[in-house]
Amino acid sequence: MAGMKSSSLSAMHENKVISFEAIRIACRNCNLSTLCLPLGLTPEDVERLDTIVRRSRPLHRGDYLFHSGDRFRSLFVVKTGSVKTFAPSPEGGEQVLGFHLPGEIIGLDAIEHDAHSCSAKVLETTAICEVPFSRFEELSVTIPSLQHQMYRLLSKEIAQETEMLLLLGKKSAEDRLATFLLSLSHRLQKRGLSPTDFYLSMSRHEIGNYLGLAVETVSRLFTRFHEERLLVVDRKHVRLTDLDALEAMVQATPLEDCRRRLP
Amino acid sequence: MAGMKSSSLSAMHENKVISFEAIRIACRNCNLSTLCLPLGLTPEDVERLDTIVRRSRPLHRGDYLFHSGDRFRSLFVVKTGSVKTFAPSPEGGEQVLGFHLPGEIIGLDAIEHDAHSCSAKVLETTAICEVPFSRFEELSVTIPSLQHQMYRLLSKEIAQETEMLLLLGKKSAEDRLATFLLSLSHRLQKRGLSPTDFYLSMSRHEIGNYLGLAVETVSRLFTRFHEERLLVVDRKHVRLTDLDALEAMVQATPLEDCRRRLP
DNA sequence: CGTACTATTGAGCGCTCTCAAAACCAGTGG
DNA sequence: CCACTGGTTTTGAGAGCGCTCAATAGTACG
Repeated sequence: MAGMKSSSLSAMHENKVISFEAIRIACRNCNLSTLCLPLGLTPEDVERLDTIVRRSRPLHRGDYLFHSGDRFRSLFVVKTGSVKTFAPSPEGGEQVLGFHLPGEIIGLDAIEHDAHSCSAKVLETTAICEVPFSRFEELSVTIPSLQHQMYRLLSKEIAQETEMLLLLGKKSAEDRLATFLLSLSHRLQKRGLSPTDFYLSMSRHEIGNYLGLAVETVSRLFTRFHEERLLVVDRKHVRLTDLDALEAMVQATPLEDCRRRLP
Repeated sequence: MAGMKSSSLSAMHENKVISFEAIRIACRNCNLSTLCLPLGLTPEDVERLDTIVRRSRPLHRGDYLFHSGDRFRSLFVVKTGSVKTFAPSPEGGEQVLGFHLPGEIIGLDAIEHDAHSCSAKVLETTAICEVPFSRFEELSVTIPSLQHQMYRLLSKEIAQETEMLLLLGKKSAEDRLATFLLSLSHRLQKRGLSPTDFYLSMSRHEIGNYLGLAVETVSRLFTRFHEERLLVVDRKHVRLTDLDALEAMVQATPLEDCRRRLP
């Protein structure tokens, strides 16, 4: 009830909201919310976009979307589930580059060389949409706002990586895990999922690898956070019980406490 | 003489090279080589691109291209000199995000929010070209190959940041400085400048901040590299005397020696 | 030629990694 | 149902890399 009330209220604020909502729903159906959500695409444009999208049957844990070195053909949008991207090395080691949740796009780094420089592996049963890039590009030539949206999307990816760069460069192990958990929280919330209660589809090993920490350190931190009543952790299930404290922990060490000021 | 010979030889290999060369020269004049170099833009397109570019008078050490929070209006291309970008914090601390050499573009991360999230400060006397983004976007709608090039450019930026992410996440202080020096070397070489002999326009402080290291560590590493005959360093001038050894140092620790293998 | 800043060098400490082992969990077959 | 096995997670003890603090040397600039 409360939900209906607030949504009808917000719809009354602006005319735009109504058509926007329609697009949002259309996009959700075609799993392209990430591409068209923040944008004034017309329903017709959305439909055209929809025609080039390929939906695949559900993938399972361990399946690959693509391997490092593969020719770049498509962007992939996560519909449900989760995917990790990683740079494999000849000897079997690997560097985890990211975890991708519903609504997020994979493959943006491959456009330049026309080949994937990382691999993408499914972490749990996952639904994916495939967007053939050449067809997308043709489309974006005829739809200026789609082009603009694509620029924004790529720019956003850059800004996000910059954030991550900052994280790995300066922050303590504690800050890294807190930031990681808050990042998951915020991203899940954006998709209407619980920001405090979620399932970690990746192993401690993968978290550590991603954050530049040893497995043991990650494990110890989970234990400590639990003791400090910041969260309840059981196996792969996490419930954040004190978001404010986590935020404070991250905010408290922006740059000055970890690195001396520049002249 | 040797230079003439090799360039005329390469021109004979493919017809494309000739027009390509013409474009390259045209681009060098308008400082847009980064934007149009790797691409089949027609001379007419280059000219159209040229009309929207604004050249500014030389900037001097300490000048700002933009401040964090400024409205995003233009991309900036470094013609000569160098620029650092950094995220300032209220208390006066800052996080160096990158150093930008001739031919490189600044501001790609600001497209999404339509505002700059970092500041850009000139490190030495520097010539800059300004590309108003809205006009560029209009142009890229009418020139599909320009759009493609922009996608590639943004994608490249993402891939580069991923590399950096890998560096900060796992590698030792030694690897970080070696990677940093090699990165400068390669980027200078791409612009036809000496890959072994160059001037560090940034302070040790800024290098350390960028690489996630303390100033003292950076200083000690320079001393050690000097002792190990990897380079000759005098104040801000560096000459890399053993590129192979530096490359080997970085290659030797791709991922496996710094972090345990994933299962 | 002093002043302020930047860079170097040294000593000690803390965070996080490494090594090692135990606890726990999931799946398999007796 | 339970022992067995491979994998993941947790916990403990010790070591090393890089940070911090502190002092000195070198450089730019008025």
